[in-house]
Amino acid sequence: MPELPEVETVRRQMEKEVVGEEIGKIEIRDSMCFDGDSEILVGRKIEKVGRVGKWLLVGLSEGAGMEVHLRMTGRLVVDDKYRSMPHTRVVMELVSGGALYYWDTRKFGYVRAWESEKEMTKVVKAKVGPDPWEISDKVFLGILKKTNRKIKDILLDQKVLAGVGNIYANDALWLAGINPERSASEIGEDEAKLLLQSIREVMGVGLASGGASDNTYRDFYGKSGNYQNKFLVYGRTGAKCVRCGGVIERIVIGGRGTWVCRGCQV
DNA sequence: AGCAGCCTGTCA
DNA sequence: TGACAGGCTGCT
Repeated sequence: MPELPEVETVRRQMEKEVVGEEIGKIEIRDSMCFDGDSEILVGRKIEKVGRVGKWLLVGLSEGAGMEVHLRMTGRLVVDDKYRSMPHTRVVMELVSGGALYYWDTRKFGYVRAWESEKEMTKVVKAKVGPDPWEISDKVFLGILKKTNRKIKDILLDQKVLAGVGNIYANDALWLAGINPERSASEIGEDEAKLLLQSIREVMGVGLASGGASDNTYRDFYGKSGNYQNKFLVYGRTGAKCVRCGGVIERIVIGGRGTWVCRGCQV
């Protein structure tokens, strides 16, 4: 679900709407979706809303922190209709009115309370590499050269690039004309450069579209994005490739659905 | 490095 | 009924 563009969309909206608000009572409806001591959050003000890869990292007063990961089906919303929705797992009241709702059907995602924002950031940063905009062509190529894993597997590895998920990995590989099954070490300098540029391009379009709501993603206001109408290959089994007229095929790489046009992804 | 597992819902 | 779903973790 939420990949970098979706999480960044939520981050920007949340920053705009609730910075300065104080968190009141917290209701944990399903303990699977909450980790740590919820008392840490109570009475704390929301000071900043950051993002590291697909992790949302909220800075609170007195140096505390709140980590949110949406995983596959999570939503972090302010829309009060979520108070009575079936899969709302955590309700965090805001003292001035309203609440933050964590909603998640599959319960893979979570909200986690941290005494120390510093520690939270350190721990999360240790799990991921740079954003696609933070890495140079040269460093990216260097990583690819060192492994024989399939290029698509590498794109999904959060230690290599933070924030790339299945949708944007598939679409970026198509845009770059690279077959997802190829060994990363065989990607040439020009191709690596084009691939990195393609990742930035598709994620840029995703962000400008408010994210992809193919399935369950919703933004901070509970609204859908539009990138699902712009998928290049993701999920388009049997559709015609707009570049070469070939047929888009579904294969599996690393247990994940993978879409490829064999006509123009070589 | 690769793969099951986490959990619930939808679609073929 | 079985396959599959935007992700990560922990185990082999």
